[in-house]
Amino acid sequence: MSKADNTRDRLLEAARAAFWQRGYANVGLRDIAGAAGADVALISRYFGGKRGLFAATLDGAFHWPDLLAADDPAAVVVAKYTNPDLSAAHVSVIRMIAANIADPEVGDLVRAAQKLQFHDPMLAKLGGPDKAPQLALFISVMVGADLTREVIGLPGLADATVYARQLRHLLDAALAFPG
Amino acid sequence: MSKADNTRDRLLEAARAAFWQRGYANVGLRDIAGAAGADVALISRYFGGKRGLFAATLDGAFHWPDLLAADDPAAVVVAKYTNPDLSAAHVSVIRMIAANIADPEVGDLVRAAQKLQFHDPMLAKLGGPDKAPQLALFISVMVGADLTREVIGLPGLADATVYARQLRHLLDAALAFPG
DNA sequence: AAGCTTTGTCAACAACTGTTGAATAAACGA
DNA sequence: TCGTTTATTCAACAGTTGTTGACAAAGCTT
Repeated sequence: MSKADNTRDRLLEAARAAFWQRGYANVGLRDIAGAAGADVALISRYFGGKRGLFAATLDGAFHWPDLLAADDPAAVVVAKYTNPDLSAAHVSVIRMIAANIADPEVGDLVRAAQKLQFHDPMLAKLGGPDKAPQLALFISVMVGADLTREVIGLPGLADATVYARQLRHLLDAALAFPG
Repeated sequence: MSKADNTRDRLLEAARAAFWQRGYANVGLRDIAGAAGADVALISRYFGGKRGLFAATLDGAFHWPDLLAADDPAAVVVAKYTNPDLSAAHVSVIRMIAANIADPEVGDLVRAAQKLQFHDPMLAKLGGPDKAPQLALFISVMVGADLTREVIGLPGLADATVYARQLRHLLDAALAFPG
């Protein structure tokens, strides 16, 4: 790894933390550069600009091989969303979606990455286009539950052990949609 | 209504359209003033500033008397979310949540308004704090389904008649959570 | 060490941000 | 019509935004 890759990675990591937490429009390039201990001008050099930097934070953001390989997808989702380590460590992908999906500047990037990295592979796993309604419900539960719990903070989802059962309940219902 | 109230209302309506669609951070006061055909300075005078203007757009945003009075809440939600007129007319509340809930400047305003105007009255209607897990799931389905359909745009939720059944299916499951 | 590429620093840019106060115009009551 | 309150316009403010290009430092090859 060259020296440039080193500060490039620091910039990328700082950008991910900031963009995913506060949203694209609420983050200035000087915030990111300061957090990474680098100069602002390097962002334009390495990533071509703010938009390019954001796009780089989306590489592999929706990649979830364990889920694609699982016999019981709902169990994998429940296990990840109720893992206390991960939720504190880095901002959840769901929060990133919430913070950026409505942004006119980068919303389409998020949609495209989600479709390419997550939706389409999952659809293939579930058995093709016929399962699109079930998959859409499955995703809508993932988004709705995590967003309501982590970002909105509804008290009815606060208890972790109950939340695991709640999530399981709704994910099962999603996959069981008759069509 | 005095003349001041007239332009005040035009500013408020323009602000709602812009803030709810593109998010607080992506809207400049000159955008709003221009759309309302008024001067920028009037915003600070009438609403005390940008934040005050946004807060004003939240008055009654989550007010939903039909739902609070209904025997079958799920049916009311389905009817509203599949009404083709409304969805085109004004931006949905769900999109407003998505566009602003992660904003450090106004996210707390959105959370507070939701709790006061929607969550707490609904909890009382459902029978008190014991029903918090079911209500939280109900809300998470409303948020997840509408967000996934309207903002993310998943193809599996595109068909309106199927979507009505999908929504009904998940809302029923939410209220049927054993606890 | 000389030459060359890579990496980083610095200052400045034009555009835009929300907000303010003074000046102007309109509306209204006496 | 005068005087007063209300409504609106205008210009300017200090700060921040993303981006650029010139320059310097460091690393590496020959």
